[in-house]
Amino acid sequence: MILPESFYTRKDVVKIAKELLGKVLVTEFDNVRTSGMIVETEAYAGPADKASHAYGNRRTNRTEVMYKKGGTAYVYLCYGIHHLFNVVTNATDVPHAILLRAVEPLEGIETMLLRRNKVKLQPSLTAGPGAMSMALGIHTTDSGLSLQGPPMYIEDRGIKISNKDIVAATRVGVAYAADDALRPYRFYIKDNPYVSKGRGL
DNA sequence: CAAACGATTTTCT
DNA sequence: GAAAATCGTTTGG
Repeated sequence: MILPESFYTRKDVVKIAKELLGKVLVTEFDNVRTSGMIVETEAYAGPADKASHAYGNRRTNRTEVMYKKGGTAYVYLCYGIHHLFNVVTNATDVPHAILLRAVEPLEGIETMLLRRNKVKLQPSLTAGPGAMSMALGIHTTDSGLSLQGPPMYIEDRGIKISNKDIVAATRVGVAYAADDALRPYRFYIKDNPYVSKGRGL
């Protein structure tokens, strides 16, 4: 089933980030269905989080989407090259978001390989936020879309991830955020080969 | 209006 | 393991 809006509008962004593990991200662009199981996420707790674009309730054209209600897609271009896909959570005017960093490919693998210019399925196809977005065909023009149905949504297919297989860690690439960089806001599935290693290290 | 920077990936050594 | 690529957004004058 497609996750209802009530899943996203809850207030605990960290908890939602953890619960997203094992859910299935589906996109239906170009008349092709591509999907993958979410294996890595990062929470960005809005105003109180120095690592967030919306730190201190900063409100600009770019971050505007984060102030929408939960269940909205926020896509942002990083380093001029990479599209990063986030899910907005919480109520309207509360800029919380969850960055989806990696998925395990399920459907439309052929299409994903094509988009990534690869011929063989390997973890690097979707391990990492930029790579994942490219494989699923996510573009910055898709920012602001609702996740309640096609062309983009997240499904619960009954996959259960037990607590002992969930690892909490610090976020990647946010060293500039000082003390907030130390928060354990990153979650990933233990021993899953599609989890990004972060910065290719 | 101009300058600096980044929630990364890829490629070369 | 290190460095470059590359451009929209943000910040300062």
